[in-house]
Amino acid sequence: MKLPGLITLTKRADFLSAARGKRVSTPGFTLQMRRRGLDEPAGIRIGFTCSKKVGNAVARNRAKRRLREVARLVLPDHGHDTCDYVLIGRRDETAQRNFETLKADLIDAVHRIHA
RNA sequence: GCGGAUGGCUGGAUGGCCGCUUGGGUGCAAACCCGAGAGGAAAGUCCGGACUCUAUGAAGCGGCGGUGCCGGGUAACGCCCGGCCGGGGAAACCCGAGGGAAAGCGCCACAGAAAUCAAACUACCCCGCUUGCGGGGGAAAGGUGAAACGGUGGGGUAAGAGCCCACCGCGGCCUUGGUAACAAGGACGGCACGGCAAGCCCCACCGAGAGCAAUGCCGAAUAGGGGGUUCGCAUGGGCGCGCUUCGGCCUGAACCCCGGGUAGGCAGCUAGACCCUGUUGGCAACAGCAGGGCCAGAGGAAUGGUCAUCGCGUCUUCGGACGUACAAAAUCCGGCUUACAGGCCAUCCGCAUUU
Repeated sequence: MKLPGLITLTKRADFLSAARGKRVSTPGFTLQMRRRGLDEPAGIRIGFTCSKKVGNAVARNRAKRRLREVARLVLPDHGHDTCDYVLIGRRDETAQRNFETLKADLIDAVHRIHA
């Protein structure tokens, strides 16, 4: 599905290279970031990871949707161009944490990862 | 009303703001408008099919795997319905891998004298010698065990034994009822035939394999081959368990054509053994007919995020607080199994009560 102003990651290789980049943890999620090379196309790219550790299929879906919603509201304004971001869900916390707090967490995390 | 049995349904509601997938419409386009958008189990992936591909189709014999009371339903099933038999329950009702042990092999722990083919530990009876042994009778009593060579009563006897009799059980036979499993009755036999087939086995019936990441089409790169038509189908080699018989096909030759098929894209992909209502047949599962309906199609994967109000449950200092099941389509159907907060309905059984 598309998110306005963002490009969704689809390749396993993109996720793996983002995992080798910088990372910032918050109570609700972990943020990973990789700055792409100059020869690659421009744009902010985003991916989501909710493994079996998050819970069953229903819990993983809910965590992924909240992360996607928070990314949709925050990243087009606060994300940096030519960067890949990956949001990793946590068990229980991602689904239960207050939504406004989760948004503030992401804005803070983006600032910290580029500091 | 209380306790219980069985079958089925449901599994939050409304509104605001911001989004996603998809069908249709308008528009040059941007976009806007109108619809549709998780489950009873979508789950486990345990059975059965549809569909697709593979150079194999029929018959016989064999092998391997599965199923296993009887009848019916179904596209099919290991599923469902009705019945039979055995067991449990006071009853409604529930449970059962429930073919064959006189085709054969094997096993039956411990205990016990003895575990299937013969026998005899204690005890019993008779005789002999004699105070404990020898010979014989018999298998009724005791004890062991999951199971002990029919059971109970009577006659009989030295003591006993189907040795004889009655009833019950068992066995094959006959009659009747039933499509059948089986049941009821009759005369006869005279006890002979223990259990395990979820150890091997025998019998009957069924069965190719791989799977939508199947498969087809469009197509960057790399390597060199790939495709079509016709002829032949003679020999050899081979082809979906083995052998035999019959048949088919591939490998062959000639001619013609040119891209190749991985990343990616498109198709397959949702109208179906479909759903609802009525009616007919049937005890039922189910089937027929008539009318109406369209009901998810994603592809790192939409079906949502957030705020508020209400409902329900628990607690409460009466302000409120907390909780609100299990579990999310992935080619599609029919089942089975397992998970599930709470709520609702129907039928039946027992007890209590009542005008």
